[in-house]
Amino acid sequence: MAEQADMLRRTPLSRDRILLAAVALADEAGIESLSMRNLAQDLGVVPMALYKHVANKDELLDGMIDVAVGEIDPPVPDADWKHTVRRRILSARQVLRRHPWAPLAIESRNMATPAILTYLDSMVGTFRAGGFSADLAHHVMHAMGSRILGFSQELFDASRRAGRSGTTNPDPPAALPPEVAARFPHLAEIATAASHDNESVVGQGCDDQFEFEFALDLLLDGIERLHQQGWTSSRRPR
Amino acid sequence: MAEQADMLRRTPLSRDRILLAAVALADEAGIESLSMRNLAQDLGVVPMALYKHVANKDELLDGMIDVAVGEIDPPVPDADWKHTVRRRILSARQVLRRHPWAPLAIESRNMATPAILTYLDSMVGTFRAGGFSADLAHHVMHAMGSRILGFSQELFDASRRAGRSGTTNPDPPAALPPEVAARFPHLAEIATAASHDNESVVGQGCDDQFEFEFALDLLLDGIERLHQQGWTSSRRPR
DNA sequence: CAAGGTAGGTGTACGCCGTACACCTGTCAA
DNA sequence: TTGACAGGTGTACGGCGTACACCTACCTTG
Repeated sequence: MAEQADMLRRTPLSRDRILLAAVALADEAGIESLSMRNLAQDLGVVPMALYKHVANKDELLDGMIDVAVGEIDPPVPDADWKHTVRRRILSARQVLRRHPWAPLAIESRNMATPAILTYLDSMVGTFRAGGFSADLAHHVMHAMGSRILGFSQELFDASRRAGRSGTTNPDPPAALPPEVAARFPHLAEIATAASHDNESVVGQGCDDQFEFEFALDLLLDGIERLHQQGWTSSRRPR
Repeated sequence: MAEQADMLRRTPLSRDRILLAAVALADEAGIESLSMRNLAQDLGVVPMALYKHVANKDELLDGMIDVAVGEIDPPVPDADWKHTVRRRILSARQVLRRHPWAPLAIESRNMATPAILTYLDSMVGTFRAGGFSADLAHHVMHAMGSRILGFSQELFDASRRAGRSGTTNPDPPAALPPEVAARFPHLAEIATAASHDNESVVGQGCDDQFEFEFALDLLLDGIERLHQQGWTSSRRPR
């Protein structure tokens, strides 16, 4: 017993151990039970010890999000973009069901965490490899956004949001910072695709209203088609 | 000045006055500044005074959601269901942009508030009046769900969630309680439409996985169509 | 091998939160 | 006139995130 306690104490705290314990606690007891105090207790440590490894609770949440998003299967190489995207998104869904706190956590944060950017970037890459124009890929990502994962919707607002003023930003180009653009080339590409493609719209990287209506009309047109052809769910395989 | 203070004090606190002040505070200062203490101060009153009109903070949030959702325009009578739904949803979007705290608040709560149920019910009514089968309307509501408003996704899970056990509920029919069904007939109708329509699926009111894939494939098919016909956003009106 | 810097766990304390509970006060019915 | 009651007040409690000073065990370097 003393031996076990000793072993536990000897195992040093680390950012990863904290993140994993936090995910486990949120999975099992719900996100509302995830306090620095409860988490520290689970780790057999005093609350302030955590702060040697994570800056604060928000950073802890960001780390947890990255743990969860990192569990999404990598894309399987496939000639067909549609299969690839479909499998990937279904994998993401399974992950988010394993971690019920994750969708809300993702939506409530800035969502510029590395794992999310990686995920989105490789998704854009799949579309591009499938022959999509950067312009279409841009709108498609917006359309997929909140329906499928609950994020990506406001991704390109991040640069705009950085400028604190509530009014329109005086320096509008809103391109990604270069080091970010280098790490995530597909994202960088589509971030500007929609704006410079006709110069009458001088301002922001993308037009929220247009993106929203694009997705809405896409859904509505599909729904209308189903309606017209008398769709019914009885045509299921089994 | 004493006169004004007197007038302010004389105006009695009421649930509506509290709700409106809470919405205003959340709109202007952000939802994270909405504490019972701050809200009470805005109303020139001591924090505990609020509890004579709202049971607790969660109930306050529910009331705020109803205030916001109540601002969505009523449906305009129109022979075309598509126009009706489109206008309604764009109105909802405007409302949610006026109250940026609302989407997250809605998603983080049980979302069985009266205004939300009314909104959803009348939306279903529009589809049904347009000739949709209850079955199709059911799936369509799921597909619209999170993309358009961020809610309705888990609506029909409410009854399932009421049974606390994490495993499958022993009494599966999961129909709406009769008094709810009476108030929201269209919702009641589609809640059971998908389940009893072939009896091989004995259990729950609807199949989450199927709903998700339905929406996903709807999107993907539409996207594929755009892709094949070389869609570009340059075809915009102005 | 001695010295001392440093990484990392500890203890205390502060200000904020939601809210339970006892209390007071003005109004109105009987 | 009385007394019930609706509604605002004051105090207090436990929980939260976390600043800050401390302590301690190890590792580097002469």
